[in-house]
Amino acid sequence: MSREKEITIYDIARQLDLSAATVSRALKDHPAINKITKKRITDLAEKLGYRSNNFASNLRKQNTNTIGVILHELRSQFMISALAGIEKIATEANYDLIIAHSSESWKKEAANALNLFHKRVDGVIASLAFDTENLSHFAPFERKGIPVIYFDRVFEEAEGAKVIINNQKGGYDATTHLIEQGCKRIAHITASLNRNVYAERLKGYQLALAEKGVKYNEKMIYIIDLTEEASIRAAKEIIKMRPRPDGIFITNDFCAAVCIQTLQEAGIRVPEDIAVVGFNNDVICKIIEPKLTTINYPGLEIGEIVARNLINHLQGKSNIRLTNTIIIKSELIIRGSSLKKTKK
Amino acid sequence: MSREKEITIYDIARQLDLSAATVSRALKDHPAINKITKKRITDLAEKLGYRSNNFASNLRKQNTNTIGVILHELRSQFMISALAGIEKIATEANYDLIIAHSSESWKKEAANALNLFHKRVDGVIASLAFDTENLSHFAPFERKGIPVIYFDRVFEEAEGAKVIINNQKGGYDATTHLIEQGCKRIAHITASLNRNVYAERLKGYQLALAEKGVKYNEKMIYIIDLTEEASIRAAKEIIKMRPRPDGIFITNDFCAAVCIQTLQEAGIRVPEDIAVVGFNNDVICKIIEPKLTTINYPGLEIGEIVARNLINHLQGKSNIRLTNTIIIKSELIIRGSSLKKTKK
DNA sequence: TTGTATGCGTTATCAC
DNA sequence: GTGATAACGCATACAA
Repeated sequence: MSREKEITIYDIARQLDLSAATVSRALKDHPAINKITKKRITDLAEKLGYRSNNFASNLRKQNTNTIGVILHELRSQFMISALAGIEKIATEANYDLIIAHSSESWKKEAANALNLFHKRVDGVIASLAFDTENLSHFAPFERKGIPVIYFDRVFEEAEGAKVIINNQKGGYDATTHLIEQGCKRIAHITASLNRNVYAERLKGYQLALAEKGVKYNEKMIYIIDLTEEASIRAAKEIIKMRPRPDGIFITNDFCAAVCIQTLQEAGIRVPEDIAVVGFNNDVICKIIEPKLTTINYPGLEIGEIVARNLINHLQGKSNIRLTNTIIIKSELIIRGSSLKKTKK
Repeated sequence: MSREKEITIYDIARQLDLSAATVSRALKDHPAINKITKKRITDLAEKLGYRSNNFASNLRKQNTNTIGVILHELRSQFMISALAGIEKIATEANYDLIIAHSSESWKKEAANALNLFHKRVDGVIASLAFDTENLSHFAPFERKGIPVIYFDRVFEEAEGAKVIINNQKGGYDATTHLIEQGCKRIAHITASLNRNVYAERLKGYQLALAEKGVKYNEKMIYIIDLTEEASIRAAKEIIKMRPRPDGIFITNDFCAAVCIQTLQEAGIRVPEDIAVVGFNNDVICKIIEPKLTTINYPGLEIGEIVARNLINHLQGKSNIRLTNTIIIKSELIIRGSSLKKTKK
């Protein structure tokens, strides 16, 4: 299929006996253009199937109207929702998105960052990979004054804007709830403590135990990679433990669902023998039986807020360098998997 | 933050007392360049933090190396997997992606198509919205010879390349399996028959019934929008039906999971009283109890194949106008929700 | 309200 | 193996 020639503003200008400048202005809704002229131009543009050339325009304007998004994965409900939120706001503000995901690998994350840098994105939104240990691969953006805003998995102590929930409070609420349900020996299944989200939730767990006078036991902490296999293994270890835990706070709903199944297959009743609380409020919370008590992690809202902040900054309406950290509300959602007391 | 000046090939050329042409060639691994010259150039480029300007390059080269992806939604496992497959292949081939989703609305789909057209994507990958009734909004691509390749939700009878599974066979296999399990009255919960995937699955269902001498009853067909609420409503209607169905083939796993719960809450045993087969092989199949029998719909593979075909076409390695339809293998996966016979 | 002139950064063509 | 030059399509400063 041979490429037909593209229509340019020059073609329109020539046919209408105008200058390209006038055509350009008319197409951009420039105020100082005669209404009639403008109509002639837009009509002809339509008729000829004109489409503006973004590359020429961007080259000239020296900006890209593009935001780069770096995610550690795409498979969780939370991430999809967050992405949907980002996309919604970006689209409304007429920004394009370049989405890159690191598959939980720092190396890929760095490559993606470099790629986005070369693509000259106007700003970056990022959630860090499992094994990312520093932010040096984002330094080029800093140097050029390109804003980077982190969410979900962030370095809380580092410079830079971030949007997060209070993960410590989440862990605290989940654990307190289990204690209030009468649990005395509460295990915690989590993931790499290099990631703020997991480390903070653990802190919340510890804090709740301390506050309620429940002894903390390091043997009750299981650090796994959150895959199905690892979840089954962790559940089996908990089953073997003596005395056996009577409650588990699990940092991820999918993992929690798998654990509940594994417990049930071993003849252990949930919540009667072991109460379970998850994290995220994924759809599977309502599919698993008993339904899963969890901490709501509102992806859509977070995505929208991240994107809105970045875009406001880009448009000079605010400055994210002033608002270092934004904390989004997230609350405990109680369902059957943890209800020992009010069990019918 | 004031924009510092960007380094261009001219800056490098000047400092090295070379021409911009040479610098451009060196940076592009052009063969006819002195190795030493090249090293000097790449070193200095690195040192100065040079980044090539895609817009200038694309403007000059007259192509965008970008593929537009139009999806009807982003929430299903299948779509995410398909997107991951597309992204993998595109990234490997150095194509960017612009992802647009229509939220199941034809209007948004048309707007997205127009937007991608103006962005001058080199090619398009699309899965149609719920209420899309024709492909006229893709006509501009046709006219310009920009390839469009459809997958999942397509118009099977229309012109154009498509990648699909044999949905009719899926419906047939699911239904035959239920009949073989001893079901005599099999209901079918599905969605808008304007969509090929649902219409074809229904055909397969009808075919299986006919072949096995089971009477087809239109009252057993529930056409819903696949939301949680609609699924619950459909399940409740089935519960009230007399004689009550003893098997249900449901066109979507999430919907099937909700139905199973609704049945169980009404005291109906699955699979003993009613056997259930879903469609997609979503993760929830293994979370719901009993585990859900389903038809595997391999998103990752489909995404990869769609993207590979499009890119091969773009690179002139093949021509999708010759291979009209590609059918991907998909098979029945038997789990507990349908096993009446071998029930322990 | 419109036109003129120029430059954005690259790459392709041709010349040497 | 390298250089000079033009062209890609648009937006804007300045002039009229």
